[in-house]
Amino acid sequence: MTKDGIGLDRAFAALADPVRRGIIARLSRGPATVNELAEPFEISKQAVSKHIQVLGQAGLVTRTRDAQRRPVHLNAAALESMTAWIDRYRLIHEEQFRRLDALLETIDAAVKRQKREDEK
Amino acid sequence: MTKDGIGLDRAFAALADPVRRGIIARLSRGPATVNELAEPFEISKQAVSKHIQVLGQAGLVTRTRDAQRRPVHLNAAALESMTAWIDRYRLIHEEQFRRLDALLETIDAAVKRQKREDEK
DNA sequence: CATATAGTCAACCAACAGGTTGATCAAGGA
DNA sequence: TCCTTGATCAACCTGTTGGTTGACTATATG
Repeated sequence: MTKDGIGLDRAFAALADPVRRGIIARLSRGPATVNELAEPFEISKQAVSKHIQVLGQAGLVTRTRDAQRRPVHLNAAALESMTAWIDRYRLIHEEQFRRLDALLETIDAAVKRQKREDEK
Repeated sequence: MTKDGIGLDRAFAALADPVRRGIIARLSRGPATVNELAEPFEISKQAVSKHIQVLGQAGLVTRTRDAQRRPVHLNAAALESMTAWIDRYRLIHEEQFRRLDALLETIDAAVKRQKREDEK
């Protein structure tokens, strides 16, 4: 399958930066060039270029070519593999809770039964 | 609501490390002590303790007290806020795709109509 | 009290991340 | 061909991360 450990390392690390999250947010509306992506931020174009490289190595974005422009595209599949990882353990955790609740109810019922026995 | 930018910074950074993901995976099955969490890894207990602090500052885990033990508990709500962020932009991206498809179909239909006109 | 168990604190270190500036490359347009 | 635009490469600096070891705190138990 797609995502090994290193892939997840890179993907989560990529989204740990607010500039890169901003880039992803912008790209969700459609492809954009480096200059367009750099515009909202108060950092150099080179810095933005580096951020895009980080996103690229994490598999979150891809590049195409259009004359001297190099548009950046979002790769939603990578986002999906991240939510897949998180949701897996979220669901296991929920299931544990459900079982704990069931156990407590069982104990509660046993206590009540015992009480009725005692009152006889 | 709960998660500001810094919260997301910390949460994503926390999951960027395989040891910390391993800890989260373990905790999804239920609370555990530092020693239990450290056991599968070939690093010092102090290092694991640090990882747990990082997870704590990210809001992903909480601590309780049980005699000299300090069990660690998963906080699933923090995981949820991460998937919420990701899914938001995943869905916007999907919607953009849907609209693009619709546009292409419209163009296609127009071309065919034009063709019929020409053939009259 | 003395000792074992569970965990944290502190100092240190190597590697990496995110930023800068200056030079360079690549593709149009005059 | 020369110039402009779009973007990357390279060198460098600084702060942060993830790891180490050694000392310390806190709770239970002989």
